[in-house]
Amino acid sequence: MAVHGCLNPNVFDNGDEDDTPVVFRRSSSAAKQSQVNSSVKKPLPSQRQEGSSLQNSNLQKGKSVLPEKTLANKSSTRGSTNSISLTDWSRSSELKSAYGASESKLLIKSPGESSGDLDDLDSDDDKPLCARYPNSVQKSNSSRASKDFGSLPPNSSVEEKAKIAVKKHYDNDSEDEVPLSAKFGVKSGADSSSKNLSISNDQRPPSASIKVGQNGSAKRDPYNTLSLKSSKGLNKRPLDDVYSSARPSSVKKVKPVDPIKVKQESKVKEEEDMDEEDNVPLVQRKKPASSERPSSNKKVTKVVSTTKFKKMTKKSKKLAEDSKYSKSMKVPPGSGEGQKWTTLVHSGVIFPPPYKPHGVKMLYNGQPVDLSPEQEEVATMFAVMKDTEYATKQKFIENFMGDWKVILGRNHVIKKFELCDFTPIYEWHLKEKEKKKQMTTEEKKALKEEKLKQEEKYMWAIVDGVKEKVGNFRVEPPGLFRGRGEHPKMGKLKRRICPSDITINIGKNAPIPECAIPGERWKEVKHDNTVTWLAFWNDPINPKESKYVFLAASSSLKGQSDKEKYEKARMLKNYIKNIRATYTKDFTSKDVTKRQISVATYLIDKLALRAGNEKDDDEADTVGCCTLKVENVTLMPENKLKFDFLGKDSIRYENTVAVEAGVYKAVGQFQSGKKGGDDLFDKLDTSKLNTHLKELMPGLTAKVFRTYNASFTLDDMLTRDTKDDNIQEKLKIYHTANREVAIICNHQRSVSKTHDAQMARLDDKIAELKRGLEELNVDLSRAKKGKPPVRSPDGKTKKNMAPEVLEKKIAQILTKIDKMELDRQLKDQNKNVALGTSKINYLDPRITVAWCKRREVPIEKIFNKSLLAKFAWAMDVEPGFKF
DNA sequence: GCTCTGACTTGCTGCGAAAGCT
DNA sequence: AGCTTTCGCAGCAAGTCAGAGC
Repeated sequence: MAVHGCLNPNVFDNGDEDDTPVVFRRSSSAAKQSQVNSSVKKPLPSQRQEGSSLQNSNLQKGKSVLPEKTLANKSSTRGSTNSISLTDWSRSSELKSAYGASESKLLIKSPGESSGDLDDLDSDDDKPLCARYPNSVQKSNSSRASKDFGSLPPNSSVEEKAKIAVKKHYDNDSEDEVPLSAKFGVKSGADSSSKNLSISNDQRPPSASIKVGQNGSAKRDPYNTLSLKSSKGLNKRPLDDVYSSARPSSVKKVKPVDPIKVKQESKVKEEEDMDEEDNVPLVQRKKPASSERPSSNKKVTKVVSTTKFKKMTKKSKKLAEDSKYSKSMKVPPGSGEGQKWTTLVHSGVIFPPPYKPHGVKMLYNGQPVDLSPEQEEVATMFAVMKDTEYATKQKFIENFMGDWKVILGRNHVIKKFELCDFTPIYEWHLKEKEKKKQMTTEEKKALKEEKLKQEEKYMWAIVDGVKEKVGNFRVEPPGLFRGRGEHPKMGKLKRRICPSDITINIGKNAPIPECAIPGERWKEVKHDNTVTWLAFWNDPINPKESKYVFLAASSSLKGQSDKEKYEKARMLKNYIKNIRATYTKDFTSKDVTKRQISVATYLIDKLALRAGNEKDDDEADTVGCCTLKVENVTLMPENKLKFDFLGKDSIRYENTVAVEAGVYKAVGQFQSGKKGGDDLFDKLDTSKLNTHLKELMPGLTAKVFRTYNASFTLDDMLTRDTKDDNIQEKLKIYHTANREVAIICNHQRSVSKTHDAQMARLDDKIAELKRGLEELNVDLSRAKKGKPPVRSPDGKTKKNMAPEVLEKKIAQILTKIDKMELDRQLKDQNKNVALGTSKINYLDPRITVAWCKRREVPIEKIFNKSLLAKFAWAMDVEPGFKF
């Protein structure tokens, strides 16, 4: 019997970190602490609108649907990847340019193509990376907080120039007249020189017959942006058009431009821009605004657009052109306000299979009990978690029992958890697992194919005529909620989601997805093109929250937003000096709110702390910067602060850092007269903080600092001179940088259960090698005297070897021991550091790609298939790219 | 100016497949 | 070949942030 049990929904409804300053980074020991217990989203209008209009126009021209044949063709290209390594980059560029043009004609005719805000930002490459941290990470203990604000990077004249440019930028900043956002808008719009930087990167195939592009297949050639073969037979979504105005619009082949020349041009332009910047430094400018904040916020925004327009009229004709696409910071892609797509077709979501009762009886008070399929389903949920830590937690058990009892009914024999014995079901589960494991390869393959066949249609959406991969098209199956840390709702039943729970979002003229469960229908069908979700349902655990179905990370919609995120972070580097000057000044402000804002900003900047939103009582008790409690920060001697709190995911953040005297003093003041559980920043919340940050830089929010600091650190560490002859050495450098970032961001993982055993095994191996080495040394000295080797420990006689041979062997073993000891050390160091998170979310992939190009490291040594797909937009970056 | 909530990003874990090792 | 370790990825929890509504 299959149970499709959609329980009454009501029944259960009740219910880091920072930038380069090594001084501030968590010590390894801090990093070792593991769990205690257990936007760019809306892109900067000017940016978004650019990309979007491009994208949209593409779609408008090119929307149509890929013939079956083409799709089939496409599938056949799956897996044909990874053949391009670094050495192939140039070739791939040629291929791209050869193919790009024809498709540009086909799909890209938007005037937006020639505007280049996003890419203009790229042209900042030669700007001062961060004049103020010349060697911040190199000198492992040079604090970013220390007074090297503004000190120059030790090398290039380009940087020198850039620094001057930035200095000018700040010095001339008369913001009273022209708000920052105007500057921003103008700047990005004006700086069109970078356009020339890019080589044609249009990888789309020349097939005029192709109507629907595809984007985001994890299985397709990850180099789709680079490689011809990957795109054979299908249109990749014009991703690059979305971002890069850099590409000449309709030319077949583009001659690479002299980057130096371009840089010079861009520099001149930049300086022109700066000349036009206002005179009043940010610090001064901020005064009036902050005193009347936050109500003034809206006003400011309004002023921004008008002044911005004025400014733009002063600029070149080019600018005026661009302004067409950036005139309203609010108008995003496509034609309408906030529009994300024009046409959207998809197949909805797939539901987990109905529950199949197994009939295995659990015991209650030693006696087998009959359970209905519904009751058995929930019992099984608990039984399979029997050997997890959850099953031992009181709260988990309590919540589970609470919800299970509702299903058991009042008169059921089962009353007390202590009398329940789930072992029979658990054993059944183990057997099932074993059975599955024992299946032959063919059986497994067949099963996999069957699953794929069922899911294929749900895996793709057609967004504006381009086939895109859908992310999480599977509805979450019922189960017991596994909240992290001491989550008050852990163990509660996550009931089965039915079609009537699900709201579908789809294009107006698209066929409404068929509801897979007979007799049921969707809760609602919407046609909202201002959002990117394809479907959502309310989280059964917390009904006021929603679970969304989005496109996959490799989709251009996501890629676009990703790039915008990094552009915003890059922009921060132009403002950071001033921002730091501002907050440093405010450490001693008489206005407590101002002082709290300045200290919080300092902590977010220096320690990469998260913003720290308020949380409800029915969530785990974790904090971020704004919600730090008095007890989370301890004043230590020598101006040191000791932080100890549970952050996101209940991961412990433990770090003792030297801070500036002003911060130290201010924290003491914030603490005085308060109890341990009181808010350290009682005058502050994330909203106030972000409002303030936006006054310093358009679009700036707390989380931008994390991205900035992470990417800046990587860029900085990879830019240093190194003697890396072989690929292993190069990779080691990359991983070291990656690790540094992970530590800064407090990205931890739980230590593998077998870690100690693995270490012990490595120790054994090393000891074994060392024993062998000793023996060889003995044999060598004997051989030199013409004596035969000693017997091996097991009594066997060894053959005579010449001293030269023995010396060679010894050298080999020594190398092996060195390598093993290093591996052991790294493994131990990284046992609780998660490197993946920063790579996926914080490190601008262009830094990595550019470094790979410069150092001739195959990109696939760093990015796996999904990252290659996710970062397709970054693959064309110039080797000289600087964050 | 505050709360609520919608939309989206970030982040860790666990499982299965692939790769590495003996 | 069989076992161990690593890797990739799906899954889904838990953040951030903006804007509507009061």
